Amino acid sequence: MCDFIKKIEINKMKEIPTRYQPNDVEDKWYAHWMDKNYFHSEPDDREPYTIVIPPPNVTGVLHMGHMLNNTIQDVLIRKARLEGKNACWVPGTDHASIATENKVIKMLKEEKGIKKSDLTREEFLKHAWEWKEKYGGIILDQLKKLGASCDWERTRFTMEESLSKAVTKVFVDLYKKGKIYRGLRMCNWDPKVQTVLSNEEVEFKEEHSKLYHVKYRIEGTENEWVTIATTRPETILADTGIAVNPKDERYAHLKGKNAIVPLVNRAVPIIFDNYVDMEFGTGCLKVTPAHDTNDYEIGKRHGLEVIDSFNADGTLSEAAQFFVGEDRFVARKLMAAELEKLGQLVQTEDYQNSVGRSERSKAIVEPRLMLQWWVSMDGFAKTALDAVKDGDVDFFPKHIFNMYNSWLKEENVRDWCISRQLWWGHRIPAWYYGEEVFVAETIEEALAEAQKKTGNAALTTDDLIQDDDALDTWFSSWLWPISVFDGFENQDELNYYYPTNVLVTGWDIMFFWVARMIMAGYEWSGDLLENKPKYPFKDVYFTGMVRDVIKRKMSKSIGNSPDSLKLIEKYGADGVRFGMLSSAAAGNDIIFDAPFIDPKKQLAVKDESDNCMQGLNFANKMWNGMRLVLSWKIIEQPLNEDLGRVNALAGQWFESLLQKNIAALEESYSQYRLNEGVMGLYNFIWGDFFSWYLEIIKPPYGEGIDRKTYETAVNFFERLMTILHPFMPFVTEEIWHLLKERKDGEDCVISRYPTAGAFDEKLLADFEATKDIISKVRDIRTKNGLKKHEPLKFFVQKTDGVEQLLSREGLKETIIRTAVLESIVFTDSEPENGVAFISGPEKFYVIVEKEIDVEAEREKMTKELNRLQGFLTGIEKKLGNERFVNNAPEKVVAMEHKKKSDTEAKIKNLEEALAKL
RNA sequence: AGUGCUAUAGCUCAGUUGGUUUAGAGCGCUGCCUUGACAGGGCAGAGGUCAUGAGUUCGAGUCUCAUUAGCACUACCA
Repeated sequence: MCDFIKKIEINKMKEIPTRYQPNDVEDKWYAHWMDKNYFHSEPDDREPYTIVIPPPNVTGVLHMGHMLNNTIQDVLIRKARLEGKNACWVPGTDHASIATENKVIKMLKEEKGIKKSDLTREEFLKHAWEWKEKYGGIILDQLKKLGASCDWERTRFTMEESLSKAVTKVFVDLYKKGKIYRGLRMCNWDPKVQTVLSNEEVEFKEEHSKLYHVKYRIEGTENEWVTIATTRPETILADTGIAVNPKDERYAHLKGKNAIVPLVNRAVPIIFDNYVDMEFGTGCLKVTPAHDTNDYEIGKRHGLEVIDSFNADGTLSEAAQFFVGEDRFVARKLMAAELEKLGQLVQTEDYQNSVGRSERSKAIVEPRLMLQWWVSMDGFAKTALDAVKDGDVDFFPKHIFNMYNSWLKEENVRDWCISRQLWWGHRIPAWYYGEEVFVAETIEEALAEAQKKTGNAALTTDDLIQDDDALDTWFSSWLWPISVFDGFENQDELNYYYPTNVLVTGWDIMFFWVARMIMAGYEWSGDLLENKPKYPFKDVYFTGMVRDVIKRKMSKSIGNSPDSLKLIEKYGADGVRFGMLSSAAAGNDIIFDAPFIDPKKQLAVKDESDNCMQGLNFANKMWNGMRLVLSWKIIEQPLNEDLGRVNALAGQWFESLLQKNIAALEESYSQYRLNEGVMGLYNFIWGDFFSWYLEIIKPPYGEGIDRKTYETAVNFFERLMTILHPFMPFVTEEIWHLLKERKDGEDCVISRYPTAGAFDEKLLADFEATKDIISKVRDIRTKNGLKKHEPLKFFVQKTDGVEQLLSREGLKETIIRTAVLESIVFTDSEPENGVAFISGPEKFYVIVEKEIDVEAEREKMTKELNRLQGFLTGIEKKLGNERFVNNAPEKVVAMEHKKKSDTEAKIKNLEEALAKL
């Protein structure tokens, strides 16, 4: 690298290509940062800044959501690092039990022809671990491409030993506290994967189906019937009741009677329950307690029998008596046909209802009565709710709290089902001896308890049977902010890093994960740490969902997600980061333009993005700005006085503006308004630094620049690279090194982040006025076809205001030089051949020794005059309104008066100029 | 069905407690401009009844209510 820099020193410009090429640069710097171990953190006496990554699934590949989420985290962690904090970003993955188990089963079937049922638990897990070792790290490598500055030495996995121990420990702890229990409940059963799911893992969607009207004969009658409506005729075989509303006159006479269930000919009671909606269908409901959550409740109220007519895989069981062994959907058709044959199918109608599917396997979820493990939300819910309500944890954006609240409030929250009928995951630390269950961290402890409880000292571990089920993955993820620091084992690191500063995640896992981490934080961190806040993170920044141009969520199944790595290849990681961030308004969903519809071709263009292109263009602009600066030859003797004053003023102005921008950026950071931050920098660097500052100090072609101005410019450039670094780490590091020779270890990634200082508002305002004057001269120049470098005669209508403005040291010279004027002359009269313009309230003239396009000038001035007059009318109306003058604050009224006089001055100037034409 | 969020230029968004311009930015679009950093560039321009309707106020993009549309969450759908 040093050789490279030396070469540039010898002949700077010729060595540097005119286009910025990100790919090589990015790999080079990432390797360098890793080599220097800059991302690694050890506790020390600095202030910590900690983020734990939302662990992606170990099966995952980098998608747009990850890119956005991790770019944001990287921006925050890099900023903290630049500020001299001990920045620690802990990466890792979770074991994703359902997703991974599915993948492994599929792989075994396709590649090795093995069924899960052919394997023992141990054999299966061996395959699963092999699979994990082979594919499990992919997403983490992809994050490196994005520039993520994680502390890779700290990479954790939810199933490694220490984190698994933590899971066991908290399970036992909660069980002993009575917060975990085993209970028979209606669960969401996934017949494909054959596991229960938590409510959060079931997706409900409207689907087309059929509503079957079926009549049941009343017992003891020949031809009296009740008609029910059902979408699931196959469950008729497990009916144990018929329910009607107690107020329903139509069925009042059926009190105490039974109905006969078709096919099985079972007599079931007709019961009266308020749950039944008289308006719906026939007002008559079949009750199948084993296969419907509500029916189960009704059954419980009326003491109905529970008949489970399904097997675990969704086929009909012996208890169904008919269609045994047939799949539930096949049985549905067979049942309908059979009912038709019997003449009991009154009608079928098309119907739309919402159907719950497994989030992972997409199988239709079957309500099933099962004995499962649960975490009681009593207490937990309130803790999590209060943490945010009381301001321990702050949500960004704030309004997300509404959703959080509606989930956690007492009347809505439901206990958390944590057992899963899977092998891949943490096995439940519960052992059975007959009907007794013993929950302990090890089998030996369980045995000791069993011996004590039974009074049978002869019991051995062989007599105990461990629960087959594994725990919900989130039951390990909720410990993440503690467990990644091995906090349950020892608190050395936890004490330093906990609580973490911010969590960056999508709102879609607010309940799965965020709420539960807060619960876990309050439940255990107090026991582990003294005198520390209990919350796991101070702030939560919820990112939006990444959507495509027509607002669909990006997903694998639609295929509307661009290939992240291809985007990085095309635009550079910096370009992609810029593209993502600039479209990511805090809290809103992100409409990302890749793939986008090409307006000309009307075709979807894959893996292209104007947003990312903007980022690449920005990098290129900076690259060329750097080339410009490097091309300047430094001369040691001072320049002429005018030029000296121009450069000095430009330096003062830009310094002030830099301070102002640093302060504004800080404000954006504090609200996590990163798109505002990055766009502000974009406009500041491109618009002010390159288009104004460098243009002003740029020496005439072939001439040199004085050392002081050169060094000031390089210093500005350097500071800009530091403040931009968190957003675009690679290009800033590259430019940082090319700008001047650096010592070993003097890298942008660890440079010093500037704190905002004072800035001179008057100077900034004066300079804005200056820029406006220069722009307007340039405009007149191009409109009248005047040459770029031909000095123009220039007059100013003399007023106190403009005299004061132009008296600022270097300002007049700046205008003369930058607008290319002969001189600036004050005047009281209209000069000949003058094209007038108004800037602020002041009037200026550019002498054009040419035919002026009078018509065009007149049109332009008239248009402006009309606008101003309309504006003035508005102000006058306001000031003419007594109630306004009397009621509005004095300040506001004074402002209107000033607006009025300013506008009147402008109008006067314009009218004069117009008359002169 | 209930609740929440959103609605400002072709697109993505700003617009901070109502008063500093009859609304701003970036991208896109249109026109012009290539001998010295950059066409991945420069300059200029067009484009908005601030979703609709009412209200509060001296004054509403900003506050209130209703309506409509989109998105989401929750519940139910026999």
